[in-house]
Amino acid sequence: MPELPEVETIANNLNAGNRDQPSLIGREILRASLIWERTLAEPGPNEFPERIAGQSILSIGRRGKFLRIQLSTDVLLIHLRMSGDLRVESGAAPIGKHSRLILELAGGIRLAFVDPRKFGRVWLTANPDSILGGLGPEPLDDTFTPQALFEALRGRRRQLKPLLMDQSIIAGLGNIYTDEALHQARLHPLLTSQSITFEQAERLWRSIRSVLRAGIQRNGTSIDWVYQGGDYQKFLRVYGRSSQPCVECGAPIERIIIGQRSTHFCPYCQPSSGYQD
DNA sequence: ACGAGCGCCTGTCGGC
DNA sequence: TGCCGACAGGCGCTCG
Repeated sequence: MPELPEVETIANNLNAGNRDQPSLIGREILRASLIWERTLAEPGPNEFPERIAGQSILSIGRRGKFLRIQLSTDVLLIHLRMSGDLRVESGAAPIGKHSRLILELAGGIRLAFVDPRKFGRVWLTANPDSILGGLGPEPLDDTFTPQALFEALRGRRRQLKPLLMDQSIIAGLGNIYTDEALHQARLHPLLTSQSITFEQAERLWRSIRSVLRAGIQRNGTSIDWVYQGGDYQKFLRVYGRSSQPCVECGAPIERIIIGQRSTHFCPYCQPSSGYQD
């Protein structure tokens, strides 16, 4: 499911609460039950429940596509991968079919990690940098500048699309927002990073921030049963629109496979000239 | 240093 | 109705 805007939305809801769910801030974790063992990356399945019980939730944030939950002594990191989600439920509700980890909280509620495809992972650690250390800059931070992006592109010889999805280059972009950013920047996904001029990099920088901000504003993208609550899917210009007319020029959107991921672009607005460079 | 291929998993959808 | 392949907001691992 989730890219940066969806993870940000989930973090905001857990923090502040909303109409359907209370805030988790300040709640003690009473008990943990691990339903699918491989969901837990660290520590072992025996240590995890003992160590997390009794800790309280102090703050909830995001780094890249990771949720970062600061507890009394440790940090809980959650990566939702393709189909993960977090639900705040009544402690009396039946356990859902796809729940992989349950944290029972004070006040008769619980936090359920729901993940049909079982790709998601959870870490409980005193040293989150050991897991987050390889991530590139946050694209919405001030430290991420056009110059920084230009240098990252120039320093490699790589197709734009897989480079933008590489979390060590920029943290948070996934398949949807990468395709949308490249379209807005009018750059073909197969262009070689080294061939990009400073002006093009600046355009790409602007587009990346623009699509991520718009996604957050719309509470993320909800395109199927996996993630609900967002409506940025109404504003997508290329993703999932293959053979439909480009909103800019009317040419049919093309779909190709790059790095095993489906890639959507407008062959007219995003010319391929120069991708041998 | 890079790209391609595959594994990890379950669910949905369209075609026959 | 049932079966079968294609496909899905991710990432880590091999192998050239």
